Amino acid sequence: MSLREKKKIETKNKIFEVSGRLFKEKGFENTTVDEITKEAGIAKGTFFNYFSTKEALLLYFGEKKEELVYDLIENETMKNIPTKEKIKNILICLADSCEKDKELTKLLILEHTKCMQHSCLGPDECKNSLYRLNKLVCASLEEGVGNKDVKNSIDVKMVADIITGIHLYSLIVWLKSDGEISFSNSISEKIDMLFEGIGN
Amino acid sequence: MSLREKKKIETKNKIFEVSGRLFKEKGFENTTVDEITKEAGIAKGTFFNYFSTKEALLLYFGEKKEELVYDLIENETMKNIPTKEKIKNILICLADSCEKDKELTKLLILEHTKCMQHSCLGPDECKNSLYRLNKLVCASLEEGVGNKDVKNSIDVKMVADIITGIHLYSLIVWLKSDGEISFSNSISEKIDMLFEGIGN
DNA sequence: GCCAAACTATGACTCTAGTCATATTTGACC
DNA sequence: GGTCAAATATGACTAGAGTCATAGTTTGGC
Repeated sequence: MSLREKKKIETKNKIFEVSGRLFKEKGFENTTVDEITKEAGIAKGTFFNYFSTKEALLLYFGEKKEELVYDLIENETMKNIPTKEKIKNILICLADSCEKDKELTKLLILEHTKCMQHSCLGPDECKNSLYRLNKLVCASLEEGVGNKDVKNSIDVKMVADIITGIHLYSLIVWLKSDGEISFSNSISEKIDMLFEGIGN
Repeated sequence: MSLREKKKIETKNKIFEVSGRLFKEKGFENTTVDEITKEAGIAKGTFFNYFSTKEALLLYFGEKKEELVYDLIENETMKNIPTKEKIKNILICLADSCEKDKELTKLLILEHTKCMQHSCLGPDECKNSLYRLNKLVCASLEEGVGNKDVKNSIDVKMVADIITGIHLYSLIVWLKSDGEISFSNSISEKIDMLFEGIGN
């Protein structure tokens, strides 16, 4: 690795480390780019060589976090268990990860909502957590249709959208709550309802 | 009405009217508060006497729009029709309203997501569209349980959350799409699935 | 080791939302 | 119609994100 590359990684890590500390101490909104750069010993302009906006830094935190969760989730999808359980497990993995850092989750869900809309990225480059979840659920459902776990009359993509919606809104409700609700529990029951239907 | 009150209403309307025009011309982001106030013939500070932030003005546009939809929706809830149809109609009303101004909808959904999280407002003051929808759906479901349209084993609030989630995510998907998808159609099918269940 | 090109860092500058002390207007009371 | 307090308007000012022309560094070829 060249000196240049080494320095680049070092600087990016420095920004990451310093900002992580500052965000924890004073929150994202209350931390200025000026502070981050001063603490990191770099010029303000340099920050923007690494992250195009302050929000991009936030998304980078999100990516780092998601790397971990999606390893776990990937594992779940391998298992040979009923489709309903599999989907529940996927959602519970995600929920657990969200529960570990409520503040970050709160900030990220906004960015993801923004990003979802601007169709800035095509399906494949989009690292967006919602989009990724949607695709995984879709795959599990398709498998479920094959297994006869799931009615074969359904439109798989549509059901994946329903489930993603359940996740998203449950997340929002949980974020709004003052912590007494368990995110993962509420999700699980909702999936049962969807599988069994609510009509008489 | 006193002169003071009259002027206040006049100024607020002027801001509303001018900003509406400018937002349409150049978009929300590209319109500055300075421009609005100059066009409206007021000082910059005055703007903030009427709207605490630029986003608050956006929410005001949302309120005005929602006044209209919720009148229609209120109407739907009065009707004596099967619960599933009633809920579909509510969602379709909302979807139609969103389809009328995609750009505004896009901006508002972000603000609503923000607002939902900050638990800035308690249940009752919250004018938030998602929250309002949730309450209406909840009421319809309760009625449905009474009618035996809906299983009485279900947790009504939980199902209302599922339906709100379906609405929210369908909205996001539609916003991301380039207009070829119909928002209201996709919603309707999803409600069928929820009532009938997807499991075998 | 020297040079040019490519890459990276820098910080003064711009742009805009939002603040606030001060000035102006209004309304109520005498 | 004069006076005072409350309400409202004003715009210079602040703060913070993001830009960009310039300066400095690294690299690979000679």
